[in-house]
Amino acid sequence: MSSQLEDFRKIVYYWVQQIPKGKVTSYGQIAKLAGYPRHARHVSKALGAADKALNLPWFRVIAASGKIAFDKDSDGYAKQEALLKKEGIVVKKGKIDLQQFAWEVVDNKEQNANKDFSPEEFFR
DNA sequence: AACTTGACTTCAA
DNA sequence: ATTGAAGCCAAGT
Repeated sequence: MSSQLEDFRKIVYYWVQQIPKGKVTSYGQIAKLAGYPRHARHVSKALGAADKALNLPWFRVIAASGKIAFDKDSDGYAKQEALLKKEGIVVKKGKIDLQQFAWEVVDNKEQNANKDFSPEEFFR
């Protein structure tokens, strides 16, 4: 049996995996891709609950404003900023230039998905 | 059942 | 560019 909550989290993790290295997207965008529009806040919760063993690129998910969602003084903020910079993303005063680093998502989800890694396989 | 809580978003000052 | 209010919604108290 898989609860609805588990299903939500799994599909969120799947889409987060699809974010290309060096690019970022927003909580709201992940929610939409996952088929749960307006659930941006739940995406953040799902990421927080994610098993570290999954090695999710959680740091590539930022607020729609282009800013890192953690408080600027938190350790979470520092950690995310470091990880982003490590892969070439420029973080200036807590925000990222979306013109340059936003993950361009095409309307058709299939075109964005890694063909060798479908949601079905991910859930396996 | 009522109220609070978020790693959110949008819109209006 | 900043700030704040309102909207959002499932979970937890």
